[in-house]
Amino acid sequence: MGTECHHADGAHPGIKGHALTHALGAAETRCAATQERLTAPRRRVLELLLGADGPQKAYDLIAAFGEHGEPAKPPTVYRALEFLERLGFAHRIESLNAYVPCRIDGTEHRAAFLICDCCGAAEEFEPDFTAQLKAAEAAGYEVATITLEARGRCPACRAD
Amino acid sequence: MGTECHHADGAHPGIKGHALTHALGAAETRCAATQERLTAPRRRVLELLLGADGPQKAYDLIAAFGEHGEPAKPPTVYRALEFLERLGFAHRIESLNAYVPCRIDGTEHRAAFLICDCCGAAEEFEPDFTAQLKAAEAAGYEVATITLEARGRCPACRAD
DNA sequence: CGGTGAACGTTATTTCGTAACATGGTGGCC
DNA sequence: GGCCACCATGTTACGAAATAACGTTCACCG
Repeated sequence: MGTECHHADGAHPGIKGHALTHALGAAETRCAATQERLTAPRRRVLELLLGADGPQKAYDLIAAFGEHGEPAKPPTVYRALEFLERLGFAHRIESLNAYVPCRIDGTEHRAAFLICDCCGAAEEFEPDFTAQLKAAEAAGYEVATITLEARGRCPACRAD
Repeated sequence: MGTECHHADGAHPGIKGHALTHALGAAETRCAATQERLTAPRRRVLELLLGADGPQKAYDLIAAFGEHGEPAKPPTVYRALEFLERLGFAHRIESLNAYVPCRIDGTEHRAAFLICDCCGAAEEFEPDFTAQLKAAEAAGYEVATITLEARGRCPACRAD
């Protein structure tokens, strides 16, 4: 990361306390609506993602999982992440091998990220994929999911 | 991969013999033009990518590296891949942890792929990123690279 | 209750990628 | 030519990321 500037990782400070409780409650509600279960490990991983200041690696989550410092076993976290991705509560950022909580409302949307190579921030934005979907259709492909990752420098790091 | 249909991996058959020699020669020429060196391991990895029928994992290349079955050491191949990516001769597909040779002419372009979840084919296409670049600019980001990976089903697999 | 299926716990292993340092080749420069 | 600087490679070892496989627990439903 920071090869040129020295900001703390993550332009998105994690949410805490009240806001965090509220967000977890909202997730609970959305799960209940579709007969899905926000079990303890799933809830815990979502909590860690929401509270974090930037993209979290799986082993960051594994290390932070226990309330008193005991790490989780890898499958525990990977399974929770798989669930959270499936429900749209989290996204994997392939080029970082890391995860972020979904910052965009609505149960269904495509993922796109602006990633700062300098401070490590990853900002989700609502992408307009009409051009690419048209290209895919022209090629005869049936598209299920699209992910886009743009690497560059965030406003704060550009100012340096 | 093939969870639903049984095509051979890779809609793009690799190139052989004459065409392969020609492609390697062209790469050599492009390197010479920019004072870059297409050394033996770099050339060999490019040859393997061009000859393959689909995306190749790094350890596939490592295993296939030697002409007589002896594998390469990992850094040999990873360094060659890094070089090939830098010059635009190859692309990494993040969601597969795999590599493909660049199928689009021109020394500089952004990468976008249509990936078939069924047969494993990965088709490169020339993306129009104007919408996303506009969004990035609105957010104040300076974009260096963009990659897009669309997962779905290719025409052949849809026909099943 | 007892059965069914999803989720979890646990152990071990595989897959992927890189750090670190020694060696070798190439090209410039006096 | 001899020397040097630089880039690329060879090699060893290690660290990070992810999953396989299997047994157990738990909620729900008849």
